[in-house]
Amino acid sequence: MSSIKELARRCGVSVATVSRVFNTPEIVSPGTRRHVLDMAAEVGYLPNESARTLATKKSNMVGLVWDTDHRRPGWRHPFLQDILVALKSALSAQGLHLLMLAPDRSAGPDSRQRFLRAVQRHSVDGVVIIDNGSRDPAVLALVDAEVPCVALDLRFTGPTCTSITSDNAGGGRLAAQHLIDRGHHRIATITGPPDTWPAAERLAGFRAALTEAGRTLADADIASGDWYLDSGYAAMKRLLPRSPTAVFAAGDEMAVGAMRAIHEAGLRIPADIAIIGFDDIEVAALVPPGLTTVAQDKTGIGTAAAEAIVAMLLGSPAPAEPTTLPTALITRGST
Amino acid sequence: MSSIKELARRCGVSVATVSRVFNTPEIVSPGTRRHVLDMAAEVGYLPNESARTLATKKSNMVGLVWDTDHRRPGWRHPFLQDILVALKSALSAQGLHLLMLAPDRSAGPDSRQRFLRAVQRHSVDGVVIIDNGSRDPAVLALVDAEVPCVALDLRFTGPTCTSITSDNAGGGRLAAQHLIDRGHHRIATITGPPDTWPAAERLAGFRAALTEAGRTLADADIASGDWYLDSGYAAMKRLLPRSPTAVFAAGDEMAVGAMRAIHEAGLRIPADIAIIGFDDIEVAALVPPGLTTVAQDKTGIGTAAAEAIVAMLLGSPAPAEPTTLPTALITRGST
DNA sequence: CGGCACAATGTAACCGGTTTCATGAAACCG
DNA sequence: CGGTTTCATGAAACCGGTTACATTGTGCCG
Repeated sequence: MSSIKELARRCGVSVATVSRVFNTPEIVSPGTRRHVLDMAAEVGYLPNESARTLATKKSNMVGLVWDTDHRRPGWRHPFLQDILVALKSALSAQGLHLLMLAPDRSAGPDSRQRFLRAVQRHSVDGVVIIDNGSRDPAVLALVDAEVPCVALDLRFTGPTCTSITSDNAGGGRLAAQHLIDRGHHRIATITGPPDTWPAAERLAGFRAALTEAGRTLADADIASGDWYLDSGYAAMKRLLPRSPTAVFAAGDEMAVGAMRAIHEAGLRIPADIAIIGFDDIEVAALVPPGLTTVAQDKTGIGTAAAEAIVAMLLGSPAPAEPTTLPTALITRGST
Repeated sequence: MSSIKELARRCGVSVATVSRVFNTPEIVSPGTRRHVLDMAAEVGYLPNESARTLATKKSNMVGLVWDTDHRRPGWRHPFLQDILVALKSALSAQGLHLLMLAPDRSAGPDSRQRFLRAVQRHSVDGVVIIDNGSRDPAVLALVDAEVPCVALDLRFTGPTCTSITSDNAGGGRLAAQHLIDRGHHRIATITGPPDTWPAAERLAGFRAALTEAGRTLADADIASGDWYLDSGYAAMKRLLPRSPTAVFAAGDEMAVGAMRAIHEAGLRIPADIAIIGFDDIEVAALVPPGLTTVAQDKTGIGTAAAEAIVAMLLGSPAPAEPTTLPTALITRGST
């Protein structure tokens, strides 16, 4: 692998000129430019990114902060893959690489610095944060250090930090309106962890739409889960004694768990109980009779995250308000 | 952020000594070592990885080659996320970062060099390849260039290249044996793309077990799909006229599609047709009556890939034979 | 006590780029 | 035609580490 010096020598020019050919081609004469480019292709010259990063402090890498340590409540969710693929594709299109950061252990495995240190050591240009609402101090350290951040489904604010989210409140309204339209009166809901932003928003939207329609949502008609299937099953068991005719589960996984509880109780969907979920993960379409749900635009989220980080890297200020993507009602057999 | 020079100055030692404190601590006297470490903690010194990479040509980064470009048949599969999480966790535990490589576009978007160039520019130590059996020439370029490679479900050989796979043939046998045990005689199968290694192995194992049991698998009882749901549906439609009593679908997604076709034909599962899948993705447990399937150890695959690449980075030769992980029969309602 | 091995440290070259500043030649101006 | 811009390029410092080699000060040996 030839270096810039080697290439410069073969072209009979200085390294500065070669460097210019690749970085500011407009200021080098067409003749030399051609010559250098041809020779570069011939010898297979590739600029060394480490050297470039060292000199410029820009790495063309976006960090992904996603703590998959099994001791921590790292977020695993079936739709993350869709987001990740979209994110990676959109970044690739800009020539940016996505670095899945290993937490830095030099200050201890639980250090508040574990992400920040990794980011700084690698001169990562910005980060995308996938977290489950746990407000990990190590994530906050990034915000405090003013690393350009884009958080998914997490409300962070700071001069260099913005977030991307679905219109959770609007989705909650969509769900409520749909159940109202279907003529339901005894309506219950299974929410996510109450202290997480998406869960709170979905519930707020849902409740607001019910209120506007002149109904109220009793506390006893609210059960909460942890997004995952088993918690939906358990929550539904708690709700069954209230004999609702319709349930809004704030996540599809929980909805599927709830459906199981409903079946086990000998009730039919949607005849005895209608159910609507949120997310539109793959199983929603597959589990009979098909789960009506509020779809999130997963690809849109990934793409928006990429756009947001790219904009910040180009110098735009971080939008103070979250970028909100529309949700859509997908009607299937469960309502 | 302080540099090594700064730290050396404050400690009253040379940069070489500081460097040794972090790289070969055993050859520096305990006194200075302590002093340097204390001072490093005090000023928040972090070694710059780009500089280190530049000097050593080791980056502590493993590349992930996974072409998600929508124009290409990049592999998307529900279980990839599990593999990815396991891979990332296992690498993180070794202090290695996972770099999702953006294809290098400097030689054109379809260049055979697009991954290799990215790998070389970033001095990536090794790569993990996720591909769908398409034998992309750009992937082969990595093998040819003798980059340390670990391929998932892809049979590559080379002095620096090994692969990780489930025991697909064994899994195929498991499926056949299970159907035989259940007393089925009219058995059909839906395979993956015939030119892919996992599909071929699963079919081979399946057929072998049938043969050993004194049965044959007629060509007309074999339909192939592309792993995804719709193709399973279509394949099953083709098989229905053969009125099989049991079907082995070489992937769960296709199995779910097949189940749909079976239902639409007014047949019951498992009473009229039993079906067994492969993979054990999340939906398998959720789609009624529960899909019996041959489970792959997704976490094991990710972990094994990490171990394999780590071993190669430490100097071990690439195992010529693939690392094969056991599969397991998961019995549910569909058989 | 001279010579030697060894442990601890320093000096300086090097990794491969970017960028500031200087330089020389050509173009432009009155 | 002399002086000033402008353009293309080169020289050299710099980014922040690693490491081969040189240097120094011990302790040990015969």
